[in-house]
Amino acid sequence: MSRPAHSKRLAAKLQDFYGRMSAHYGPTHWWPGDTDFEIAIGAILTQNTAWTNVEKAIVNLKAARLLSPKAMLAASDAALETALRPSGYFRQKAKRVRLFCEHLMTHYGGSLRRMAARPLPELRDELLALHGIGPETADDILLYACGKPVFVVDAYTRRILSRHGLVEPNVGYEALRALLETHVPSDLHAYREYHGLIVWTGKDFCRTHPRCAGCPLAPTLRPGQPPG
DNA sequence: GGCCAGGACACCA
DNA sequence: TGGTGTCATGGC
Repeated sequence: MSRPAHSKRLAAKLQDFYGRMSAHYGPTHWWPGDTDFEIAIGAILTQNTAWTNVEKAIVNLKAARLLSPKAMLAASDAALETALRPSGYFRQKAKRVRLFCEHLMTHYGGSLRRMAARPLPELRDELLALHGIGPETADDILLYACGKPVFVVDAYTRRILSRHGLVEPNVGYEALRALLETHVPSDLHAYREYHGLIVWTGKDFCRTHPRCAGCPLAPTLRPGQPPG
């Protein structure tokens, strides 16, 4: 198949996936959070961690009145680590959220809205330069806390697309992001929902041991395609 | 009791 | 440049 034809087919496939997941779940309103700052902190806390554990840590932060850049920077290591404990890797994550807060305070007076005013490419590089913020965390923050149209790639994205034969299982982060941003029309709301739908579908059907029965994407699995 | 979860980073060959 | 170990809690 020629490149343009292949590209067109891929775009149609990705649109079909979106339609199927959307029909199955309806609007996800992903990402949950009362403020942009809470969303950004959640993005750091969810690194390699089940979201239910992140929720517990966020509840702790709210109860301890630590869910603001100033409060996090003023808190003791012990207080911050205690609040973050349920999310796992709590010592690492305490350092990471603090570094993020320091950056936010130093350059934007603690305002995510001011940070979000920066152009996308520069802001992405800026976030990636922070220790503890890798590509997925940066893109979560950009898409859900800063309102930038970037396609977030996560383990579920890679798993789902590779199981459906669209990419290799070991495709790199940037390659997969470029592929998706090329073939899914750039739109903030659509990118937010698409990622949310992938997370929900992934959690329900596409874990390490996949459970394809009832999955909205199951009918598009190739015959003989190994499920995982 | 073992496996797994929406990553990121250091270290090594 | 790619593979491996480390970080840690909670649910099933």
